[in-house]
Amino acid sequence: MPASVQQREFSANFFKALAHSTRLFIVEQLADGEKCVCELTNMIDADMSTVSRHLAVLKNAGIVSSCKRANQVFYSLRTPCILNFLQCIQAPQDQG
Amino acid sequence: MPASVQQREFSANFFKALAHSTRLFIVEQLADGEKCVCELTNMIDADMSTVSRHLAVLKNAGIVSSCKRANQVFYSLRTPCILNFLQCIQAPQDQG
DNA sequence: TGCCTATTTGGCTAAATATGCAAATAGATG
DNA sequence: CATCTATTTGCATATTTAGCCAAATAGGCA
Repeated sequence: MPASVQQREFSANFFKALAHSTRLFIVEQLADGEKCVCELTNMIDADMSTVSRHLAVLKNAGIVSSCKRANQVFYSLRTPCILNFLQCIQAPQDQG
Repeated sequence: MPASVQQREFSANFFKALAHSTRLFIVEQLADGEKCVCELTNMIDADMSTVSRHLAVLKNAGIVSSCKRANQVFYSLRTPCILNFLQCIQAPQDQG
């Protein structure tokens, strides 16, 4: 069945959130479990404010969720099936 | 295993290509089989040059391939597994 | 060859995105 | 309360993307 306009915009927003190397890196890191902003910032060559904004983009698209504990914010993957798809598209020549 | 920088950039480019409602619409249309630029343009409220550029983005990302016959260019889906993933993310609340 | 159709490309403008710095906010702790 | 740490937000700038129109290309066909 064809997707509705709203479904397509939701999907487009979802893909837009994944369309950045840094955000893909974050998704991979969260595959191992939740991490706080400062942990991720230590792994990424960018300002903490930039990392925070990337996380906001992922959260807004429904890809990650956040949980505040003390004065830290922990982010975790909401849609682990992304990991399968990442593997799928990294070998596009094998597809049917 | 962690993805390489090149793999992440490839994936990011792949997602970037899908991060637009019009391009998602095109992908859905191509699910039924190949279509030429003018057929797609008839279904889309945009200039043919715009549709052509969207197709170029999809092709550059390896999502579609093109085939010229006479004076028409036919585009078709190269990675049909995208369709499964589209359905998957359109129901993200059902995921594990 | 000259013209018609289909498609792509060049050039331009408007809008969106990415990023860093500095300031604001929130919670913990002395 | 003053201050420290962690995070987010405001602002400015640089880059990228989207879109149209017009021009260039490419393939038929009279």
